[in-house]
Amino acid sequence: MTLPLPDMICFALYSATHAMQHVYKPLLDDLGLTYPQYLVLTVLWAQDSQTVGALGRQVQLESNTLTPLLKRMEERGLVTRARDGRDERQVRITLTDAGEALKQRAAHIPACVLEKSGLAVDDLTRLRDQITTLRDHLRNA
Amino acid sequence: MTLPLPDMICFALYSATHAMQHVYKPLLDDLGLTYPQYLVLTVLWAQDSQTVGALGRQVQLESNTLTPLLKRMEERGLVTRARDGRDERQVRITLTDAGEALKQRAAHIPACVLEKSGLAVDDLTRLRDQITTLRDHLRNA
DNA sequence: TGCGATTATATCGTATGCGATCTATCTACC
DNA sequence: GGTAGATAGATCGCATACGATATAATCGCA
Repeated sequence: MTLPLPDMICFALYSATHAMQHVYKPLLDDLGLTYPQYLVLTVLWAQDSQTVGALGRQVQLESNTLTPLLKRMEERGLVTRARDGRDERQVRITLTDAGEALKQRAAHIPACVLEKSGLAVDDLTRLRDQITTLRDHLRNA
Repeated sequence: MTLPLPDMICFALYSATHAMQHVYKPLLDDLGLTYPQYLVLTVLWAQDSQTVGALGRQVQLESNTLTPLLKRMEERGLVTRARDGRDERQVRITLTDAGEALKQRAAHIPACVLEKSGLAVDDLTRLRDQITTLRDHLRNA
């Protein structure tokens, strides 16, 4: 049993993810952000000052990916990285004013992407929930 | 307007793609393949001896990604790379016996992934088509 | 027929992802 | 209170992705 590529759900996800990032690219270039950096900022905009581990659980990345990424964000002056006083093992990531300010400049992005998706909000929401369900099944399998 | 991460369709795709690759990982490790290498082989198993460009159009990757990937596959003895006699610009990728033989050893993978997805074939097919539709909208936007 | 434009790969630089391993810190339990 | 085990990040190595650019071969058209 060897499925052709267009029939494979994994390839649908794979290629759709790339197409999505391609849509985000020009929008994020304006802000000097990469896509995973934007995901991290999204988490911090909702709740500032989180540990590397807490960020990782939300964006689903580990320290091997996050540490260099966060260092680059620190170099760009978007966040600060500081060991937690109570538990020196933890590193707390906090938005700078510049990082906080990007929230406004990124506010138009969701509407842009929605429009380019060519789908109605309801359809997109339903699709998102199905994809999330699939993801959770795969994770627990 | 700043959506929380779990509400973002882009993140659903992003994290589901990673979860999917995580499921494939142990299956592909047995064959000594990476995920994109497996995608390329899938294309070649359906139709052998294709140019880099033709492969790229199907797996949605360009020569900057494919050339090094195909060189690694050549080093492992899975494919050969040879300039086309009629058009010396083109490089034709052809399965070796070892590359062809992997088709059998990979035959069980689709069923494994289907099982771990926790969904019925019909649901998965419907979901795949919706994701593909979204991808095509994004691409043409 | 010759030469600029086009096409097919290749190369380079940067940023992910991720398995494996290392280090520093903390916690439990004796 | 001291040490084994657990925990949080960091580091390393390798393989993608991809924009920008380079190079070689082919094509189109005056």
